[in-house]
Amino acid sequence: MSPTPSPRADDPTVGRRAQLKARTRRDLVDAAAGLMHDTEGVDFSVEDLAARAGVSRRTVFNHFPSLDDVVAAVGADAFGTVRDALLAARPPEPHRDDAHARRAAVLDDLVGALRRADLVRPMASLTRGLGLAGECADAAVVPPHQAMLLLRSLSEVSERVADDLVSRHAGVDLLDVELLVAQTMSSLVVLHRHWFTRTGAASDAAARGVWADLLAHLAPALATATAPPGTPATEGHHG
Amino acid sequence: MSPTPSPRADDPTVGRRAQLKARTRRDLVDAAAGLMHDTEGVDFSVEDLAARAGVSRRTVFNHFPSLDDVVAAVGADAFGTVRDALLAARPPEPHRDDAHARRAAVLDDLVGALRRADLVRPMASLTRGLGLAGECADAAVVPPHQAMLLLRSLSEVSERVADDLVSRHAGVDLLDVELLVAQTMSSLVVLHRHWFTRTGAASDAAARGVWADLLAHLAPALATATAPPGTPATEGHHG
DNA sequence: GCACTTCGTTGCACTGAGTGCAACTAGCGT
DNA sequence: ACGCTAGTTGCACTCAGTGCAACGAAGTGC
Repeated sequence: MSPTPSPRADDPTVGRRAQLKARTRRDLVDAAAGLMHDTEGVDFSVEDLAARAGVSRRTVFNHFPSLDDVVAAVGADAFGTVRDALLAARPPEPHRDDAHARRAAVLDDLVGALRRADLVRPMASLTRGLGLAGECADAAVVPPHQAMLLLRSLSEVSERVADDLVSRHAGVDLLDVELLVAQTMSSLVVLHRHWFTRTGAASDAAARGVWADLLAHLAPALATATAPPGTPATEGHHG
Repeated sequence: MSPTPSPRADDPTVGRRAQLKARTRRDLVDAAAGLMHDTEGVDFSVEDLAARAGVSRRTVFNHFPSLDDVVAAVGADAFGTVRDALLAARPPEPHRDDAHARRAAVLDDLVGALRRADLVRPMASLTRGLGLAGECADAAVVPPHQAMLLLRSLSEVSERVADDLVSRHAGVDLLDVELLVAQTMSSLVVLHRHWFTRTGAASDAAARGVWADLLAHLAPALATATAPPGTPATEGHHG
């Protein structure tokens, strides 16, 4: 299902040692993703995961402190498309003068990546993988623990995306970028809840349309929270 | 330490039954807060909590599905000052015309509550209660699980605050409010991390000054959005 | 007041997550 | 080849969390 969607495993430290360690870690994440897909939830045991990954039960806890961290890694893997979309686009003009314009440029860069990245697929996958489709499709409510799992998945990529953004936008304040990224990622959780209650976590064209509509709400809200009144920012885009 | 800081336990359904149930729940939350304060972390056992609350071990799980939910309740209790500050202020002028102004009014209301509420005290309390002061004061990094605990505490109050905001601002879009609240609450986690690394979770005047400075980063648009364009806003605070 | 139901609490047994420790083994420098 | 290091494994252990069957007091109808 997720055969290395983002080949970012080319660290300079690729000894035979770290290579094998990364391999077992990937096996674990893939096995967890497969189990989540099969059981439609996080109902599998640690031994199930270890058996499917072909490692010992103890090895699981050598890589992840808890099962939640494994599913967070699965989610982060799925949401890697956001970082891919960000890095795929070439960085905008190198430097601005005032802080407002710099923040607006970062926001533009990030929201652009969110628009270009296919978020419906990982959202649908994670929704089913967390067992939200079967459990509470009628209740239309996301239990707090699953919501936290979703948020942790996004937090995982947030750190990397924040680092990428400060690299792409020279001279921007680190705190501002971190705020922007955190705000955006938590917004995605809210958007996911609405999208889930409206579409039931489907991946068809209608669900994508709903998502695009919801995503259009994101930019104005972020602009309200960050942009000065003189800047049009990313206002007005509406599918 | 936390003798009912917000007496919102006056529901219309106060039979003798629910009253006792609410009492034991409060005992549990208070006991958890006390244990977190004593042990400087979440290192206590369920039996410790049950013993301190004067209830059975099984009763803990009758009220909270897991220990994390207990500490989330403790955090939500501590952050109740935000909702108090929000409800203390009377709502602004009833209605605006365009959506941007409505959003800005909601943000104004929310950030105003954040400024008026004493956030340094609960932040410091929670930081020590989560064991961040002793564990990683030198590492200056917040482990993901504790960060999630902090975020869950804020999420708990977020729902109520969002409901309050839609009540106070008639005609505003529910999605917009939820986005704004989620963005603000996740921002508080980022601000907390910076504040923690700079002050070490102190509660003195210097720590409050740092917090106020960081809070100014949260909504640089607030000053500019509410004030007429041309005001220099709260830009330039640094260090 | 008295039977009857309801609901929160309790005790108990049980599964399973997570940890500490001591091997074992394969990569790695000399 | 040698020692050193680091990832994996098995084992034993603690403890979080669950299901179930009482028990007792609050609520209800008579």
